[in-house]
Formats: sequence, C-alpha cells, structure tokens
Amino acid sequence: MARSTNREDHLKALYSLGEGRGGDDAWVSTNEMAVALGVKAPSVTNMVQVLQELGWAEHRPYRGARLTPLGRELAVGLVRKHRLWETFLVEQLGFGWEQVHDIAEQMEHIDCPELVDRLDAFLGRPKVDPHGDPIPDAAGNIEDNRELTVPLPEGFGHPVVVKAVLDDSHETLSALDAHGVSIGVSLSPEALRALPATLRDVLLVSQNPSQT
Amino acid sequence: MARSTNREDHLKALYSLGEGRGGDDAWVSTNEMAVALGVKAPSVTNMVQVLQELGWAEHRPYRGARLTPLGRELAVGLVRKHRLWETFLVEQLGFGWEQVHDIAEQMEHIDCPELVDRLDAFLGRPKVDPHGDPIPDAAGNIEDNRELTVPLPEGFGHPVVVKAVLDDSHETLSALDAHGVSIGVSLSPEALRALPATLRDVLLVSQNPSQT
DNA sequence: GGCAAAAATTAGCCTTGACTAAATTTGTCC
DNA sequence: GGACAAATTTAGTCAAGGCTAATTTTTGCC
Repeated sequence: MARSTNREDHLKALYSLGEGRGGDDAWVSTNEMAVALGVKAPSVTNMVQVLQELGWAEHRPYRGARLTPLGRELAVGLVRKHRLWETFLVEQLGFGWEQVHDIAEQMEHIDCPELVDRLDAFLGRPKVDPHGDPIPDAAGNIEDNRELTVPLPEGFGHPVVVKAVLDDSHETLSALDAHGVSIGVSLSPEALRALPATLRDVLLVSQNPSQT
Repeated sequence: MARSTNREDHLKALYSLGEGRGGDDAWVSTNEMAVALGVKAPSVTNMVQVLQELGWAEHRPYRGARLTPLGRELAVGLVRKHRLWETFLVEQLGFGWEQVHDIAEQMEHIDCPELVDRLDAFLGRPKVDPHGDPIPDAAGNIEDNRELTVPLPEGFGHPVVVKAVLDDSHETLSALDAHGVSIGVSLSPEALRALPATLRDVLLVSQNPSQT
C-alpha cells in the first residue's frame, strides 16, 4: 500500500482540521472530514482505517482520528507543495489569488521531491503564499508569523495591515478583491466598517502599519 | 463518463502509436498499446471500448483501434501540455533533459486550459521541447520542422546538426548526454561513428550545419 | 482449402474507494 | 439511571480498471 491522491486528500483534511486545536482533543471526527472532503461518513471511516494501516493516522472508533508523526510529516509536505505551486501560479504566471487554490489542489499530488526543491529555489524560497499562509520549509518547519498578527480588533479604531486570509475559497477571495483587499494592504477604520462581517472575519491583520 | 488519468494515458498511447503510419492501416493493435502502457491486453480491450463510448476512438474487434477527430484533438492537447511542462522543467527549473519525461507524464493530466495558455506565454510560446519535438499550438496545429531533417545518412561523410531525439527515455537521453549529444550540437563524422548504433538510430539530424 | 499458432476478446475475479441502509455506540435530558 | 437522539461504524452494493484463464478470430503454412 502506498501513496494515492485519495489517501493524500484524506490525510490533508485530517491535518487541516486537526491543526486548530491543541493538546488532547486533537481528535477529528470522521463526519467533519466527510463534510470537508465532500464524501459521506462511511467512506471516511474506510479511508481512515487505511491511513491507520499505513501508519499515517490513529483511529479510535466512535472518537475520531488523528495523525501520527509520520502522517503529520507527509501532510506538511503536501501543504508545502500546495503553497509553493500557488505562489508560482500567482507570481510567475499572473493568476489571481482567487484562482489558484483549485489548480494547486491538483498540482500538490505530483510526486517528485527534486521538483519541489527546484521550484522552491526558483521562487526564491518564499516564506508565505499568496494568501499570507506560511510555506513549510524542506525540513517541515513552519514559521508562522501570523501569531504576531491578531484577528480584527474591536472598534476598528486604528488602520490595520492585512497579513493573511483564513479562507482560500474562490468566493471569499473574489469578494475581498472586489473590496480592494489583498495581502499587505492597509485598511482604514472606515474601510473596515464597510466590509461585510463575513469577510472581516477571515482576515488576520497587524495593528501597526509600520510592522511588515 | 469523462476524463480520467487512465483514459488519457490510453488515448495518448493510441495517438503516439498511430501517428507513424499514414492512411488506411492506421489501426493500432490492442497488444501494442498494452506493451506501451505496461498493462495486459485484456485491460486495453476494456479501455478501448470505453474510449469508443466516449467518442474518442473507434474499435474494430480483432483489428485494433484508431482515434476519432475528437480523440485526436484531445490527444494533441495532452502532447501540448506534456511538452510545455518539459520545456518549463528544463529551461526554468534547470532539470536535465533525461529527467523530465516522467515528471511531465504526471503534469500533463492537470486540467486547466488557462494554465496551459499562461504557461505557454510564460515560456515565450516555444516551438519545440527539450528533445526537439514540436509543441502543438493552442489550436492543435503541429509545425513539424523535423520533416526538413533526415534520419542519419549512410556513410557519415559530413558533419550533421542534431535536431531531435526520437526516444525520450531516461536511459537513452543519459547515454546521449554522456556522449556530449544534445539538441543543436554539431557532430563530426568521427563523432557519429563513435556513437553506438542504438543511439545513432534515435537521432534526427540536418545535414547542413548552417541550417538552424 | 484446412489446420495450427498467434493474436484478440470474453468471462470471471480482485482491489480501491465511493454509496445506502442497518446496527451500534455515545451523550444528553429528565 | 434510563430512554431517545445524534453520531459512527458495519454490512452489502457498485463502478473503474486491473489481472488470469478460457474462448474465439485471424493468419500463415502446407
């Protein structure tokens, strides 16, 4: 048994859903994964059991699943590939930031370690992707400077600089685009108030425009 | 029923094997395809029948298969993607010409017409890939200047310029590399005689070094 | 023209990964 | 603490695409 697009998709869903929560309740329910992947729950149960046989995840029946260290390493590799390809598509080919998620979803499954290294070098070893998300390095380390940023502050008393967008869907990113929002843009309190709440909520900002 | 990696692989095999021969005997046997694809003959029979249902190919039992106009169009699109990605890998990422076939084999299945257009533009709308093979344009036209070239002439009386290599396998290309052969290189009669016959046979050359 | 060998197809089975329906476990509310 | 609802897994089915074994068609040779 080995790598396959489907297994990788399930692995990545498990990783994405599990990363938010720390500590002991890092278990992700099969139902959550099913919703994220657009399949039904029993299919996920099946696949999670396969991931367990592969040593990528641990499955506790009626509890959920979580990654093993190996699984996490592989998942981070997928995230790395995804974000590098997104960066390539935007910076080199001129795609809009709302177009690249779905394409990178296909490209991240290309299997060639040397390709990843060369792409990374070609792009100048970027630290963040076009949505402000950190790109893991070759060793799997993630330098997440977004912890220096904050969710939108109450009151909107000061201008803020957009550091990252937490939802990479075509829909959200197009809407943000229509409001002139992109990574690095400074938003005045008025501009913030003009944004629909659903869009404000996906932004990570730094409060001091002098912080880069 | 729709696109899938397997169906595309069979379509491309049918195209590659069928292109050499003109006219009425353009039928490709399922066995040939099986050998080319590394699967068994009955699997090919199955898949060829699927291609027929898709309107991509015509199957005449015990005779073989051949592409429909639609199938040919799709196959040329795959060849276009394959050769553009090979060009990208060599020219932009610095891969050796012997490394890129297998990677492009994966990348050619990425489905995004806009990506192909942008990649083509990014590369400067190249006419040939790193192995000297023509890259079809967006309309599917193939400007095959290799017809201006000739297989290696008898006698090796004159220097020749290498225009294309007919076998893109890692093995062959590495061997050619070891002999200092690459696209555009001029080979003296002595150099030609020094090449193993198996390597000489995959070269297309032009006889007059002044022809570029 | 008939017969053996080669080639191709059909038949039947396996794995992957999806689904629905049914059974099981968990958790909550009184 | 028990009953019921919600969540999860198990059981059984299906399609895609591969395989081997058996059958059928074609071909080549006398």
